[in-house]
This record gives sequence, structure tokens and C-alpha cells, in this order.
Amino acid sequence: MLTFSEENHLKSIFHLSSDPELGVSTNSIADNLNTKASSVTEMLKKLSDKNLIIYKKYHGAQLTEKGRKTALNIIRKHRLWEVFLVDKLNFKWDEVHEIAEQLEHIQSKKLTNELDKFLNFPTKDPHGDPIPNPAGFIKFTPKLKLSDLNIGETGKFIGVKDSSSTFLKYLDKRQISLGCNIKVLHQEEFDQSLHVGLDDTNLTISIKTASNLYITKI
Amino acid sequence: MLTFSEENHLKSIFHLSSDPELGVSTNSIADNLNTKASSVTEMLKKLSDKNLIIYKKYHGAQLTEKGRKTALNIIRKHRLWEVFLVDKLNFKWDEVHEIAEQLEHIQSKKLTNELDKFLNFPTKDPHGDPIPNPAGFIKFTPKLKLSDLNIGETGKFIGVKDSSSTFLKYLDKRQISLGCNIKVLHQEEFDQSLHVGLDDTNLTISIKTASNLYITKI
DNA sequence: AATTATTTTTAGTCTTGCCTAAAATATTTT
DNA sequence: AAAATATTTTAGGCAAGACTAAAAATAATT
Repeated sequence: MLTFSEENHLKSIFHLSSDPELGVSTNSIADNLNTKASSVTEMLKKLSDKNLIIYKKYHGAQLTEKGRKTALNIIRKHRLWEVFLVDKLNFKWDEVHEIAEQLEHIQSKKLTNELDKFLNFPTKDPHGDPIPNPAGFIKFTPKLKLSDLNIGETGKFIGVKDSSSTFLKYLDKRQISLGCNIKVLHQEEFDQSLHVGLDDTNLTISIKTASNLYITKI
Repeated sequence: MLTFSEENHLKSIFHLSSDPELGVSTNSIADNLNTKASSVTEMLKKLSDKNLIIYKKYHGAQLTEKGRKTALNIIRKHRLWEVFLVDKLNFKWDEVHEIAEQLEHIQSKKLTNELDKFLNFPTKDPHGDPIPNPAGFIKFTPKLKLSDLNIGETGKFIGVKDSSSTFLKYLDKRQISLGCNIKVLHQEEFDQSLHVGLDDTNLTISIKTASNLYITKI
């Protein structure tokens, strides 16, 4: 049985591991968890003792297989609860994160699996992120951004990079919602902003916004 | 924002308050929470500082109005989650307590109220206990036990006093389920055991079991 | 390659929540 | 009402998880 703090550290290491060969730095974990490097160091020792990570002083942490499975189980719960909140309880996609952060720590295999069944085995959460299966397998889809498209191409909006409430609310306001098709019509020389077509309206979006929108080509 | 431990102490005090005029003893709380009297004393001081209880040294604790509201909010969440688990996720009534003990600490007014709506505003949990409303109002129904009935009377089984998994499983095995009608046919002189009619079958149940079954007269 | 800057770890402290053992208070018994 | 018993509080300690400040190691710059 892990504490909330141990679980949060594992999750953080998972999210910060771009290359599984490279260690995740102490500072990046501290930043991510709004805590201090010294606190992280202590926790890394503890997680290492429990064989959840490989920790070498001054060279960061990598998840072991056991650690990865554990992290993915927490992420699975987080994302299933997000689906529950949006699909069943009328939450907006920008309101679910904080609550899911709490719910992800509930311990009950049966609960997680029954919830999964109840939700009809969803494969993505409300932000388009994939939901790991009970065995800890996760299907990554290569993440193409809207800003990667060429003029004339169309993408289906499948997820966000930045899932801050601010950004999600902004998307809602501009009626850019998960699943919609976005066609790149023109790019402004001056500031790289994109003119895009969305349903029957046209919008201008900044390059910053465009690089926060994940899409699949159509 | 209260800690889990603070919330658990409040809940315990609520459950142990038979008479709101009388203080709940330190030892009884310690027993209830599987902790020690000295730990409870410390917590009582803390809760008193937060104006959640009235605490007088050597004379136990009573909930203030604020404390009572807080306790009832936790109980509301506990019971709503129990309904969710049984009604939506196929849990048996003897499996829900431990999970609800975790879920009751999730902080989100909106979550609780949306869950309530989703479940269609239930008034009782799976064990027949009343669910407080958002304002902290709870409707107590006088608790008559099966053992209080006279020969020939019939009661509707509405709740259990002891909700241990063992007892609930025992009831399941004997097909005694919430809502069924039980008629007291005869009482054995020797051991006070009751012969009862239930649907079209007859059963013998011990006086101990009978005094753990809450009923309403019919 | 030496110096400077950054990152990480260590050392020491604090709070929360628990514990045991001893002291203080309340209750029951004779 | 005094003695014996039971309950509750105090005192002192411990582990977890956080912190700051100082020391050590690594990385970047000149």
C-alpha cells in the first residue's frame, strides 16, 4: 500500500519521462508537484527501497517495470473518473482534473474495473488521452499538433497538450471542442497565426494555441 | 479544510451521540476509531479550537452546530457513494463500506450534488440508513427492532444495526433482504429464538439476529 | 582546465497523527 | 467517606512528509 505522496511521485515521474532511458530530474519532479527538491530526494530514496524506481544520486529516477505498472494504474483510475464525471455527472472537461486527482487514490480493484464496465470501456479520457487497460498497457497515438499541418490539410481535434482550466475554457468559448474537424486555410506571415475553418465558421488562432491542439490528419 | 483524521473523529462523535446533551467519551471514540484515548484527547482539543465540538476535560465531546453539519455532510457522501456502488456498479451491500470510507473524504460540493441527482435523490442507503440532504438535515425514523414485535405482528425489514460484512453475508445466505416482510410466528421459551414467516417460507432466527434487524410495523 | 553557476543532496527543524507510560481526575465499591 | 478502580489527560517519543540553509556534485562558461 502506497501513500498519496508516493503515488503522486510515481505519476509525476511517469509523466516527465519522455525517454525511458533517461532519468527524470529531481527538480522537474519538485516543480511538477509544487514541492522542493530536498523533499523529492527523500521520496526517491523511499521509492527506490520499494523497487518502484531506479535511483542514482545526482542522476534522477527511472521507473522500474513495477513502478510503471503502478503509475499506469493510477493514471487509469484518474482518466476513468474523468470520463465518469463528464459523461455521467454533467461536468465540463475543464472542471474534472482536481476531483480526479483525489479519486485516483481510491483503492479497490473491483471499483476500478466495475467503473470501467459501467462507462463501457472507454479508450480515451475527456481530453483525448488514452486510458491504460487493467494490465497497465497504454496505447500511445503519435501526437501531431495542429501547427504541424500544411495549408489545405484538415485535422480532427483529439486532445490538448496544455489541459489547464484556463486553456480549456478558452477553447470552449471559441467553440473548439474535442472531435471537431479543423481545416488550415492560411497562415499569416507576420505572427504565424492560422486561419482555420471549423464547421461553417472561420477562425483565427495563434500559433501558441495551434501547438497546444493535438489532431489526427484526415 | 479538514484532514481525514479530523473528519473521521467528527463522524465518530456523531455516530456515538445517542443523547446530544451528553458528551461522547474519549474511550468510546478511541474504540470506534481503533486508536488510543491519548490520541483522541489531542484531536478533541484540535476540533474544539476549530469550533467543531464543545470539549470539556474529562467530560467528553459534543458536536457544535457547525460540527454536526460537517459530520452529516461526510455521512451524506458516504451513503450516496454506497448507493452508487450498489445501484450502478453491481456491488453487494456487504462490500461497500470500506470503499465508501475512502470516497466520503472527496472534496467537491458539485460532485456530491451531481451524484445525488444522478442517483435520483435517494433517501436511504443500501442498509436502510437515511441520507442527509445538502443542508445537513436528516430524517430519523424511530428504530424498531424485529425483537420488539409481539407474536403475530409483521414488520418490514428496513435496515440493520450491525452492518458488518459477516452479518450482511449471513442475511444474504438466509435470503433476508431489505424490504421483505417478516411475520413473527412464535418465540421459543428456551433461547428466545424466533420462528418467523418470510414470503412463503418459515425460518428460525436467534434473538441476537432479531435485535440487529430494524423494521417498521405493518 | 579552471572558475562559475546550477542542480542535487545532506543536515537539521517543524507539524501531524499516532504511540506508551505516568499522572490526574472521576467513578464505583466497600 | 475513604479506598479501589476506571477513565482521561499529560509528557515524552516516533515516523512521515514537508521545509530552509548549507554542503557536495555536476554542468556550463570563459
